[in-house]
Amino acid sequence: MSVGDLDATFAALADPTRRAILRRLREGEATVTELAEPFAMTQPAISKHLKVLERAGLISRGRDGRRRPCRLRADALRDANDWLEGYRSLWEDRYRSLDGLLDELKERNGPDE
Amino acid sequence: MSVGDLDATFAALADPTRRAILRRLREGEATVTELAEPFAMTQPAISKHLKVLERAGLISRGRDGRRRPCRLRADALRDANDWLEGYRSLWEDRYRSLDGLLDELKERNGPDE
DNA sequence: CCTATACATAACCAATCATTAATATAACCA
DNA sequence: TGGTTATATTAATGATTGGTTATGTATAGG
Repeated sequence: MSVGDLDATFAALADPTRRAILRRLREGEATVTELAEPFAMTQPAISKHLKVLERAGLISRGRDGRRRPCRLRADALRDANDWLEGYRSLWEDRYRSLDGLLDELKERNGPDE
Repeated sequence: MSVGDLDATFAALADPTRRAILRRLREGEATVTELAEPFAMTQPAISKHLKVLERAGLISRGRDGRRRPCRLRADALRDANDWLEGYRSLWEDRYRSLDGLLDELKERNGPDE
């Protein structure tokens, strides 16, 4: 995982349309027009969002005649999750004390970027 | 957690300078000049990044004389993590099969945004 | 007081981004 | 062949971003 990948991944996730697309793709593959249907937005706009998601590694696209079915990819999401793991101690009750936090930091030195 | 909050949080995380600032703040509070020191960047640039992080709820700022010490806030990071949790089955081995994935989706309907 | 320090704000610039409308490409169907 | 459907590409436009310099505002300390 490179730094640039995290940049692209978080940037891609920072848009409600794109998150809605990902949520739809959790239910399985979908074509561009299927993905565009729920939105008050033109098809080219959706195609651009899909390109952003693809470049961020969040989706991949197949080929089925004239359709380009999209499906979710795990890797980028896991990378984002791994980055956040380095901060988990902040919000978990069992690490709320300063001692717990310091121990955590000493024990596994967290992601370095 | 509102949708707009997630927008701001992911957008704030999509910058390597800001992620480096958060990483530094894991070790404890720091002032603006302390945070600016490692970067080849002017102090106003760092102040802007800090404002982005503050508006995203990722840091908060105190007052100590003329210093404005920054510290990490847990909430926004936890919200981002919670959102990602809805996709965990994608990258976890024990859910790699289609059956496992479908069962997961049926069982707990994941975050709705 | 005076001056230096810590930080914020304003004005500005270049680059990137989101969106649309218009057009192109390519596959399916009659 | 021709017409329609699915999707991509291009060009134009307006907003946002990340950085700069210059300046302002408290506060600390001699």
